[in-house]
Amino acid sequence: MGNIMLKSNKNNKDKRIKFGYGSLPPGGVKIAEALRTLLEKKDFNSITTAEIAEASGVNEALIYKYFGSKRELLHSLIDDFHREYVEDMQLRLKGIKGALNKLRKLIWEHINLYDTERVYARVVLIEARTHPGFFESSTYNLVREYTRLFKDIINEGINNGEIRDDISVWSIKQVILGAIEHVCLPNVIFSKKIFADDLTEDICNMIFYGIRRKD
Amino acid sequence: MGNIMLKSNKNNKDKRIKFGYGSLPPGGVKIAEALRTLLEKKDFNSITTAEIAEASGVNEALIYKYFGSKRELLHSLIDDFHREYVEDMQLRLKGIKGALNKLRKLIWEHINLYDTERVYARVVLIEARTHPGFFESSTYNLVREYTRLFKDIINEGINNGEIRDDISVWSIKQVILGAIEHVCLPNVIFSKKIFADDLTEDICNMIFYGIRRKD
Amino acid sequence: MGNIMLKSNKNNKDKRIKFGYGSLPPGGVKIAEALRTLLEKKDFNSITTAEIAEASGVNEALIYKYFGSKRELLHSLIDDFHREYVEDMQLRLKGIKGALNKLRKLIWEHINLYDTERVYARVVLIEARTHPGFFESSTYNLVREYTRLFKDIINEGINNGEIRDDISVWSIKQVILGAIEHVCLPNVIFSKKIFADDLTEDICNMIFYGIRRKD
Amino acid sequence: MGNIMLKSNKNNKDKRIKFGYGSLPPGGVKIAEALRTLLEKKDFNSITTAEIAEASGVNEALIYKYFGSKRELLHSLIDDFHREYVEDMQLRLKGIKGALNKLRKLIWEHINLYDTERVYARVVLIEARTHPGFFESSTYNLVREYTRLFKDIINEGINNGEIRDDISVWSIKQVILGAIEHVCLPNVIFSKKIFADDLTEDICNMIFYGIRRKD
DNA sequence: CATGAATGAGCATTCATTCAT
DNA sequence: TATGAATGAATGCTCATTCAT
Repeated sequence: MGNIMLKSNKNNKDKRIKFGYGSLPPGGVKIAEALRTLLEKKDFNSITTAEIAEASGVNEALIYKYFGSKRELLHSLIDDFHREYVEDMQLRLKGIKGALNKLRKLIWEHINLYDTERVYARVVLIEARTHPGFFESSTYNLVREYTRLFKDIINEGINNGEIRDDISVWSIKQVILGAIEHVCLPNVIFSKKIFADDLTEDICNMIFYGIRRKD
Repeated sequence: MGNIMLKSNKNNKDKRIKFGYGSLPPGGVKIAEALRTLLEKKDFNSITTAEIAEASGVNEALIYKYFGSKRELLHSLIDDFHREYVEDMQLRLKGIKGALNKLRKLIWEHINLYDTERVYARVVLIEARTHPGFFESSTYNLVREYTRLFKDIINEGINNGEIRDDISVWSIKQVILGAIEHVCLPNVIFSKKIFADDLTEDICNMIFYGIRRKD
Repeated sequence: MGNIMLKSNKNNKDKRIKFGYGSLPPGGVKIAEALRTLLEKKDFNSITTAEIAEASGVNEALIYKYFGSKRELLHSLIDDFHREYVEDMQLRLKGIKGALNKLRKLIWEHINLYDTERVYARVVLIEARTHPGFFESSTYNLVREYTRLFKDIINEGINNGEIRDDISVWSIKQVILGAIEHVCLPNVIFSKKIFADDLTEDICNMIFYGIRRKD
Repeated sequence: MGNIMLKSNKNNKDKRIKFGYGSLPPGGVKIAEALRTLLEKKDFNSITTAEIAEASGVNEALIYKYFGSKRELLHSLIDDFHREYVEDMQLRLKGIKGALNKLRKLIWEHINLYDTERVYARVVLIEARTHPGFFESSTYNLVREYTRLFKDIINEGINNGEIRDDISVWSIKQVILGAIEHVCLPNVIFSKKIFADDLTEDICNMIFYGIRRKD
């Protein structure tokens, strides 16, 4: 398991806008950025539209012009980020040989994401899912798209003999994602560093042993 | 994982209410009990004073007479419970020989508490500390009192040679409490059972190995 | 048909509270009265809660304490008035002999009500029913209770031979109420005097001729 | 009651749109048409400028370029329609002999208008006049122009001895227009068919009897 | 001629809190 | 000890309207 460390992890040195706000007009971008910034300090429910408007220097009504509602703004934020992440991931998996290796890479990236993108992590892990209707949201659809990546690789592993074929793909995916969340959540909540290398090691040790085809 | 169902720790001989509400007048007790019950179903922020008043059958204004504010009522709840718990704990440690054995007992009780007192666990682990000013609250003072128990035992271990003397007491205590929270929090959040026996075993295995004096 | 006349009909000389506001606390009464007054000048939808609060000299929130919502406040107003009216009516019918005579009395009172209680008339005839959900409201239940009065008398007439028995009670009631509304509505909208005597005469002439048993 | 379906009064030789929108640029026409269409389904107050813009496929701001305000757009709609109607009417009266015959024709056309142009009828009868300032509007000026038609014919009748000269022209006009509105309004409100032939008959029977010069 | 962007003022409603009794 | 009455300050959200381009 990862070690506990107390220093905060603000190692973002690049100034690229983390969430790529599609083709929004300036006001829209400012709104999204404002929420993102506010989310670093307090949770979504206690951020008011008035605050978002003030922080972004635009009128409150503009939030509704561009995003429809406060919650849709949140989802828009996550979706944009998520979409970009999933696309990236497909590229980052290129050139990796073997399903288990790909899986390891995927796990590392996932954990690392939680480490480097705290706002995203907290929102996805806590805020979004506590809200009824999350599982009908577009955000959840993106989550499903992402899990397809997992399933594809697991299937690849089953087909080429790396992974045993007597456990359902769904179960394997669930166990992996469950494990990742389980180990990351406390650190996300307590704002502690997550050591992606160590955690990936631990999780792969445990799970790969169980799913690897023995024959 | 182990699956032994632990008996609940309600060994109070009398049928005194769970949280022992000091010397509150009847109205105050009803208010505190009402909040406690409500906390089983929803989080503190979404419980209104009107709800509390209705559930307790008293007037809303009485909450302010007795507790000053909604949040102070919450803290009062936790404090009472906490105080009782700390007192109990001192008794339960009687007759146990060896600092490490006492520590193990303390760890088990702490984990078991999180398992059996979900309301308390959720409030302490999540709600209370997300609020600015928590660290100035009386509740936090009680937390400090509780940690003194830990420190006393650790010191005892150092003095009698069970525990190495080259790690600070504070660090040891931090690691232990951090570990406990770390393993309990996800289960508290996702409302899953916490297996105190197994978790105590795991934590002690890991930590005692590191802190035991090898001489 | 009634004649058209332009002078306004503010002949309320008694200062009794027209709507009897049950046992509401002073604030509640003031709110209800304020809305009633405002309704004399503008329609319900364009009256804001802020206006009601200001007019009644109380806080906006009190509207919600006592009535739950702006619309429920409106319904409460109508209901109270309606209830009183229906009770009154039962008394006023005492001592009248013959179903047709009672019917005539009921028609006259109904028309006269629309003449003397313009706010009530406009709300009931226009505002309330344009709102979806009106037919599920408590107000509509009172309307049904009122129509039972009609039906009872019609039945009485059928039983004692005054009224033919080959038209359904429901149809007769519908025709009468339809006629009353039909003749009163324009005058309510245009704030013109309604001559209850003449209109009652006209309606009874037409309808009684058709429903009277010829045998 | 009669039930002759009256042919619609669309005798415009060209396929020019119903409301002839003066010399408006294309955008203006689209806006006016959009509002007209929307008015068929909901009342003016609950139609938003955003809806109008969307329905007309133009930008919201254009409404203000062309019409100044939402309400002026409404008035512009009515005015255009009204103007055309008054012009038409003058032609339709050609060749009719006798003031009372002309009056009858005018009454029939007016009632028929309310039957065939429901949007116009509802707006003129209900929406426009509930708004303060209606009587200062250009729309009201058109109404006055229209009533001059009435007065001219009444005067003609007085001069040629058809109509008694001891009732003021104004009163006669008022009574006639009042009667028309009186009988049409409920049907407009309840969206029921208006039988122009029958209603014209009834109104003329009643009023002509009273105003005809007995010699 | 037309638009994208932005806004001020207001909306019904909520809620922790206060105060006179 | 307890309460009924009342409220200030928001809250998420809407909409007619303006303005620079």
